Amino acid sequence: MTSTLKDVAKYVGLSVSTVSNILSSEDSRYNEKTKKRVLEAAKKLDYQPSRAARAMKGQKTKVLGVLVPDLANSYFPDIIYGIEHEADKKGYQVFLCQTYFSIEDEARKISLLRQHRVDGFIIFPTPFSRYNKEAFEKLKKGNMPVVCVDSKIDSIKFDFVGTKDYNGAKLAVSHLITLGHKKILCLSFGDESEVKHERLRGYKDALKKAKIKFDEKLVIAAPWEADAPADKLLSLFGKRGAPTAIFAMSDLLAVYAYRNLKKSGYEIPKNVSIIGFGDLHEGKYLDTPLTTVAQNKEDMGRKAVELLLERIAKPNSRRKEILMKTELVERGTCRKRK
Amino acid sequence: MTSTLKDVAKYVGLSVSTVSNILSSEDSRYNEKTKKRVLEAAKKLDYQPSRAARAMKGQKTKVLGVLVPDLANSYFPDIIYGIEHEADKKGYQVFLCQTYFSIEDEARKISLLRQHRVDGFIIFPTPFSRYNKEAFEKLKKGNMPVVCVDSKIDSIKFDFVGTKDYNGAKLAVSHLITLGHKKILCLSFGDESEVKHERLRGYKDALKKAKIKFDEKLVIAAPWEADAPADKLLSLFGKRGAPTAIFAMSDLLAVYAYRNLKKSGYEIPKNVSIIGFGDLHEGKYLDTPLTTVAQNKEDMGRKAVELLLERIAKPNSRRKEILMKTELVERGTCRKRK
DNA sequence: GTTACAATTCGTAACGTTACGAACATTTTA
DNA sequence: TAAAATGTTCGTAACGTTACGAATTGTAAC
Repeated sequence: MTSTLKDVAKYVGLSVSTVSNILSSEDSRYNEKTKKRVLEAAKKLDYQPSRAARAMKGQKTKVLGVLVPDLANSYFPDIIYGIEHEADKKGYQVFLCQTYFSIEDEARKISLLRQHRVDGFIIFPTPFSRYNKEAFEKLKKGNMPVVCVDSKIDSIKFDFVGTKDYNGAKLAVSHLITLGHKKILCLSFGDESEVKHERLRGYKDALKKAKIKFDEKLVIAAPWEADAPADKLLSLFGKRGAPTAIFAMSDLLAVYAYRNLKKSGYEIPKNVSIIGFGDLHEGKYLDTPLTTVAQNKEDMGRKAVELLLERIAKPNSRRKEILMKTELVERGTCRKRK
Repeated sequence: MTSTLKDVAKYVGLSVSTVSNILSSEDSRYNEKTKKRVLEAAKKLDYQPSRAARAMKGQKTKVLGVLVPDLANSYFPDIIYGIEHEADKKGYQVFLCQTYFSIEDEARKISLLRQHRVDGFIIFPTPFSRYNKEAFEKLKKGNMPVVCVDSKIDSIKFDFVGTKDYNGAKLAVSHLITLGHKKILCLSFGDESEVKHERLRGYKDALKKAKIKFDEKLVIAAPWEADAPADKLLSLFGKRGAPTAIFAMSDLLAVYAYRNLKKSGYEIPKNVSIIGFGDLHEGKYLDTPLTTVAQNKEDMGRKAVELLLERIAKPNSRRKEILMKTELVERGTCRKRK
């Protein structure tokens, strides 16, 4: 198939080690003419170094394993863009795997990536990752460099890149309050993640700051699926004292509200204002584009790689955590309350 | 780091080859008790076979390289889903790379994947791939198994999985005609791909079948970017004899028309009917969900893998080509002409 | 107690690469 | 011209695996 060092060496009549040195190590004390001859031969024979052989020799593969739940959610490709480019800049490649929110897949992919001897992991845990503790503990025990993004894995201390969820939520809700809204529905995640708690805390504190009393009934946990029935949500509207605005913990949830409300005849933002969290394509391309709280996803990816490479360089340095800033992106779904 | 066969062998007091055979080759004439002991030791020491070493030994890596322009376009994740699952079923892994529509990236990623000695390639060529001929010719010359998806690379004969573009376009336009439309705008791709020509042919033939005269002025080539100015498009509407329907060659183009038309005060589908091609999320989640022509993307991915594995098994069998069926998906953007 | 035979286990070589120090060739210096 | 210095190239070993046939052990038959 592909030619090897041996082939090239034979072709130019030099030893394998000479060819290797010229081609790979820049070490060179070699004769210019020889160098040129070797380079040309390599090109002519279409020589491609074997990563496998290199990996076996040295320790490092220069490959980073990235574990993502699901590429169909546009959130991930955006971050991956940052990951890839930063990795690339530093001479690393990315081996991308999807877990599809399944524990088995997650464990299997981790194992696979380990078999490929990746130099480190960037992992986006799912709500189910906690049930995969064994796999993660093995990584920890093997001293494998790992950076978690978005959420942590209980009790296992990996480096972390997350979002200033508290600040972001506060920002969003304060925006709604500034616009005159007092009854603000909080569309919350269904699980019990740290992300959820932080965003809820931000919601509450924004209310408190404006001296609006927190009403438990105004926090409802939505199902994950985008097309689940919305009875519960809709039942809150259309009566006296109904919410005039919605703070959704994610853009997907916001879109869910937007669609169902519109379908029931409400106008956005005339009747109800909506603000999301995340700045996904799904919200950007609504007929009335979604106002939302954005984090810089490309940057997030870059930061994750930076952290990982630091960890690879110094496996025993102290744990680091980066929280990304959030920013209000005003589009069309919020309006002053009349 | 990770333990090797040698570690396990030492641990159980057996030879490396024995351990290897027990762990990997199912060959086994080994004593049950020994087997058990080895399995347990492997587990205990968290042994993970080195893919690199395996790859060096045998020839096959059981890894498939997949080259995709851009994961941010939801079309690709859907196909990749099929690719991954089919590959998985057959014991292969997928090494996914993005080219970001850049020739350099494409060439670089191909080279990288070759260095990893992938057993074969699934490639989604871009309009620019034609300028990368050298890279593809090398693959061809090296007899590397390759399947192209969506479009071909001029003159280089790889296996191919595509779409029945002619039929799909005809289906779409006939649908519009059935609804009473006679002036049907064709929003075409800007490049000169086979896909474009086939869809155009379908458009024309649907008109011909209904005895509607083809009007060259009703075919306009849109720019690729979703937010380019739409003057040209809009100038066609709002006057006597304006089109009453649009056939867009892709959902992205359809969304482009939808948004701009709406922004200018047209109602969809009341004033203008729109049909797209591709069935992307981007259209599904419009306020008025897009009527479109769909192909089964998961299946497409699976077929690509099937073809590739056949090619790997029989490198010199005759070239194959699969065209996926299309299907009309009626949603909200088409209506009977009044 | 040999011999045959089966049941187990082992040793070796090879895959492609690179780091290391040794070897050879050429030029400079004394 | 011999010794030293420099310039250029080479050989070896090792990384972790597996296929192959050889070696060892145990068991049954005579």
